[in-house]
Amino acid sequence: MEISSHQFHLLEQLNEQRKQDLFCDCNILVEGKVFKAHRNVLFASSGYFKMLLSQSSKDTSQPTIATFEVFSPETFMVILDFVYSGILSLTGQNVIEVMSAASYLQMTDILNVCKTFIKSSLDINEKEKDHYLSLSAKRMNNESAHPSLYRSRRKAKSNPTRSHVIPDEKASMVNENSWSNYNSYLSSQISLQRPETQLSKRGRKLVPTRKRRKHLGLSQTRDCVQYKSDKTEQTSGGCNASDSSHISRAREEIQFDAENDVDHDDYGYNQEPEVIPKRLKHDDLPRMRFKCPFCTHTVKRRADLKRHLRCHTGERPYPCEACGKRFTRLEHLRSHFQTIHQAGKLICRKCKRHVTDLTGCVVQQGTRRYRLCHECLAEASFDSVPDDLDAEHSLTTYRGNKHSKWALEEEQKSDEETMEEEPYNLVIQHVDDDISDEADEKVKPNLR
DNA sequence: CTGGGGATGGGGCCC
DNA sequence: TGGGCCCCATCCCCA
Repeated sequence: MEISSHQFHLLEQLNEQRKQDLFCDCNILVEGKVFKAHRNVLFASSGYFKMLLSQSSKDTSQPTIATFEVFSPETFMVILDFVYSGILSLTGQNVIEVMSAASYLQMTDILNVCKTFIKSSLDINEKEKDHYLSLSAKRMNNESAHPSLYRSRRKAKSNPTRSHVIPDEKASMVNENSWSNYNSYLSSQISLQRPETQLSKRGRKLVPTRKRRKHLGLSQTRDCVQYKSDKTEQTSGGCNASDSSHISRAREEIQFDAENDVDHDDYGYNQEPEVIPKRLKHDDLPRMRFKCPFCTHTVKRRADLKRHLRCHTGERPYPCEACGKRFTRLEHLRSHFQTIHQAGKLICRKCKRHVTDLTGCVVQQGTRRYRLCHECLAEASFDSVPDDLDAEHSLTTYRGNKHSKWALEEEQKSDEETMEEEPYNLVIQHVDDDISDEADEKVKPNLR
């Protein structure tokens, strides 16, 4: 006969003991703040502590001390509270750091919850759906569904603090499965094979390219952080050495460990010397601090990590006023706008020769603009249409905060893309710096 | 089919 | 910390 309340009471008792510092045999020092806990609880909850404690001194008379500098005490408090209660207090502010810490501590349950939290927070499904809708808008008629997608996303942005209770069956969920779920959530059209694989409109792989060129010679196909979690399970549970793919993966994981070890050394995760797991030394590796919770990429600055995370979340906060295309960065939007919609390049699109205001003019094709020299222009049989500067008008219609006007932009985009879908009206617009500058000024506020 | 160029996206890093 | 610039890889289009 099973008494279901026993587990709860047991955990509750352990939590009480922790709070009253009863039988605590492990001190965790996080940025100077000491947390007391029980070795056996930590051992059972974290792959990191499992490894740490299994290799620590067998002398149980002295408390084990573990020191961390990679996450804040507040973050560890959230994690420790979860360990002792099963309740994870996630907020939009702490989820990234909690996820990163959970990744470091190899706590797959928390990782899964964080992924779900981020997923729901960003409403990625809706966003990706919208992404594809916008991309396919040139082929399909625009539907009224577009604007609401952005409204829902903005709504989701202000997520209140939520507590996640992890059910047992989910706690035992294999990490990879959760990732595949997450990936399927990310895309309904493109199957993702690896966690770090991301989406773009072309479905191309967006694995950080630099990593392959410079990043410690890591393999392009190396699996991500979740394999770090799995690794513990594999090593503890024993992996099939006869599987060559596992061997190569293990080799990659060793490399991964070495990479992480740099962090430890450089940033003083001064674990007790006797309890530091033996790892490879890579003293010549660059110093990295902020680790992406989605992949193995590490960056030096938090801002860079924030920027990097967009490639995982699919967030594209910078929409083009002219065509509705969205970008992850303002500079990309600006570059796109200048080249596509402002004929920023002083090059004849046809003959590729340099074009000045005197030797050529701007041709407008839908929302796209480019320059043609007079010779190429004469060859082309364009109907000269009075310059109504529709593009400029459309560009200046919606201003203000880029986030607050997403819904409007969607509606606007529908019209614009419908216009683009029509046979292009070629508008020959003579280059006029004043007009161009004026148009620029009208648009720039949105680009700032 | 292929190579070149344009467009796009991501990383490093300076300001 | 964000903005911005530079560099480079990748993908797509087109000749």
